[in-house]
Amino acid sequence: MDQDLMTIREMCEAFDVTPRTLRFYEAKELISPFREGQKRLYSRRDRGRLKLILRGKRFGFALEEMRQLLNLYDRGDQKGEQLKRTIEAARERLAQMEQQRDELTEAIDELRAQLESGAEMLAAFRPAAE
Amino acid sequence: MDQDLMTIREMCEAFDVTPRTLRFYEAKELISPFREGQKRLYSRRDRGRLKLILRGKRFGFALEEMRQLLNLYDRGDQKGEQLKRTIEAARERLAQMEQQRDELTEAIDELRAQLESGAEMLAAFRPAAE
DNA sequence: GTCTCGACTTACGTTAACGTCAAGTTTTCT
DNA sequence: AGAAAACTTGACGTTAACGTAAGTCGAGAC
Repeated sequence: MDQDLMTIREMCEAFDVTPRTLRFYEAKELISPFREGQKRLYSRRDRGRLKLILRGKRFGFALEEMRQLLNLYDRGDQKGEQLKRTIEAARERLAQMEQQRDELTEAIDELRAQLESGAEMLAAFRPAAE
Repeated sequence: MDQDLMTIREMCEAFDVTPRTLRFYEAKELISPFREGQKRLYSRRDRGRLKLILRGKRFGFALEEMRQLLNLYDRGDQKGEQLKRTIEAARERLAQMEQQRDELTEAIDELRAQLESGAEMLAAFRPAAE
């Protein structure tokens, strides 16, 4: 790792993503590496952002949402309103995730019930008979 | 409801789906209503299948999966192998759903932790600093 | 000089489950 | 009969996050 700049290949290995992904994120303005001639060079800042993006993905944030959050952050306002918005967004996402989980849990229970009632599973998959 | 046959509109109201959806399912060979001239007429059997399809969707089955399950069922073999396969498919789906839920639960806990640690939320969204 | 390697750009392909016209036909109402 | 309703069949549009192929280019290796 030269003076803290990395090539696209190094980035891919470090974060386990494909070059396509990095270029895609760049096209979506989530990251903006330097150029040395044609080649992309990723700075520490880029790595920080990518890390956040990937973390956001684990939380189920869409790329567009992450872009907005990162931009909010960048605009400074470190100690004020913007931060609240970030937290607010996270809170909303959390609520969504919980609801999603609850719905899933319901479906699981239903399906499990069908299965546990043994032959009654058939009933679940039997078109109404005469 | 004439002699147990329903028009597309009646079906839509009964099951709360759009005509497009019914035609789409037909194109995908999930349902096959009769024709009276041009018009589709849905029988009891069609309604049964549609009901199963919608139920399957709640369980997270893809339409293609439901088509296969329905076909398996139709092939008769009521008391034999085919049924086991249906149950098998359901069991697999259940496992998938549980895993999905667990992953979601993990992400929720992580995110909640970030939020609960108050200002540390910032850390989560802060690019690595000097 | 030429080969090869990695990186680059451009742009179409993928998947699911329909939505949304557009345009034609048929049925129903008046 | 004539218009409005309801039905029909295409067929393209949508969304997300990349995959994949095609063709180009500069830098070393030989």
